[in-house]
Amino acid sequence: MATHTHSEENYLKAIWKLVEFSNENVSTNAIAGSVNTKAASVTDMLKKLAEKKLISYEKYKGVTLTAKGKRIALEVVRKHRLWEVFLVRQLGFKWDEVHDIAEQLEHIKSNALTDKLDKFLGFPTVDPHGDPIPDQTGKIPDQMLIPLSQLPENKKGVMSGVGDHSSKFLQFLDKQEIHLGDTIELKETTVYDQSKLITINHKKTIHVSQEVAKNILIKKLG
Amino acid sequence: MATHTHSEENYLKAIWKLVEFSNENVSTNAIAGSVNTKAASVTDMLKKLAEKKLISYEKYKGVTLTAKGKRIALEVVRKHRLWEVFLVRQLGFKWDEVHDIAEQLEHIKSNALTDKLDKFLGFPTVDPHGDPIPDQTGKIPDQMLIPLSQLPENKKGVMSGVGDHSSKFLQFLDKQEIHLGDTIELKETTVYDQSKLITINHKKTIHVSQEVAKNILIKKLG
DNA sequence: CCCCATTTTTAGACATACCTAAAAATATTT
DNA sequence: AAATATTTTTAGGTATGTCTAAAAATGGGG
Repeated sequence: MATHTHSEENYLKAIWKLVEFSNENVSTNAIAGSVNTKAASVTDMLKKLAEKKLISYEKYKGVTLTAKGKRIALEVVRKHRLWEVFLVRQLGFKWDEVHDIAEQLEHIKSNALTDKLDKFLGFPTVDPHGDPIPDQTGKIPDQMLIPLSQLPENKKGVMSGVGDHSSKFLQFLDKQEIHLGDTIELKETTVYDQSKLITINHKKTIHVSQEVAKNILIKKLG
Repeated sequence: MATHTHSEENYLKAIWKLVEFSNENVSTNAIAGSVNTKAASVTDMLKKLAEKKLISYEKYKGVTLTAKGKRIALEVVRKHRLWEVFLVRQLGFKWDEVHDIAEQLEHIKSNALTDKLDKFLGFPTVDPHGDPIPDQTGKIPDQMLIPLSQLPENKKGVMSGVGDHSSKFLQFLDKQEIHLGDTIELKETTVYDQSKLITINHKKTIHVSQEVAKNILIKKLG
């Protein structure tokens, strides 16, 4: 059973997220941004990961994950998100408090632990931010979410995820009382600045900027 | 807030256990045995820990913990034992399966996490092996346990801990159906080999070797 | 009290994962 | 297409934590 360092796992996870988002080869600089290091350090690590056949890498041409690399990345993502569910649901953390702790917990090595935790939590499919949780085999439920900014006028949807995971943004949503599961209807888009007038749970009507609307992800309703 | 590496924490915990057990300065070799390295590596680490004022160390004279070092060691022990409770009580692991996982979890850094976990578990005072759990301030409940081998004949006590934490021994106890909380009465000691005849919960009577009796820790009753 | 076995420390290396500075490759502008 | 800007890689170095082999200190037995 091959084992990987925390650092390797962090790189694989970062690459996975970047590939997921862009669907193309990932640049050294982009990775450096994600894992908070310098490009030179990334190059070092890419060589090592390529050596281990976890990424396919050609100098100056960016990287993608191999099947093996993707499997590892998804295991880490699975653990991260399961622990987030635990921290919020069982321990009472708020959704903006759990990221850093889950960043540590995601590296705990024990398949038995991951699977028992999954069972204990009742096999959740999404984490506290609405992000889907890969199953044991690495399969991720497809969510079909669109940003609130793309919801047509007078259409309803369910608030189901966020595009920005920063505590700042999450705390902002708390303050506005916009929560996962809320029904949101887009009443109108202001032509001038693209800001949106929305109704939450058919009760409160508020105004959100386009920037905010882009980062609220919606599951469309019939 | 000073932060410490996993390795430093492991050394401090090992030193704490050795001091606890022997009540005297701890030798380089003893530490090497505990943390599974070579004496030379230990010497390197001792220099670093002394530098950081976590141990008091004089060449060739062994070490003890400073107050600061002890505080850190006890935090690690606290986390280790709380996580063991979680793994056994909430996730359904057996008491012989949790050590390696807890060795990893004990290094997760977040006071909020430790305290919320403690609360979630109902502020347990002992872990699944009967070892006492230090509180937030590092205070450890004194247990006053004696090995079964020292229990007087025809005296009763409650099985409350183990001297040997190896899975082998724990599994052996499972097979003999000797569990934490059981009432044990020492019926007689065989003169020939010091083996013991004991009654468990006033029901089953079995024979255990002296070696085993030494590693079963008892809380004396009246 | 001296010799010798044991323990501990030092010296010199190695792997991981970072860094800075400079060189090389690629991309963009004019 | 040449010049310039940006990105990426290489080269060389640092810190952590490990190792082996050799030197130094300790401590018991005769």
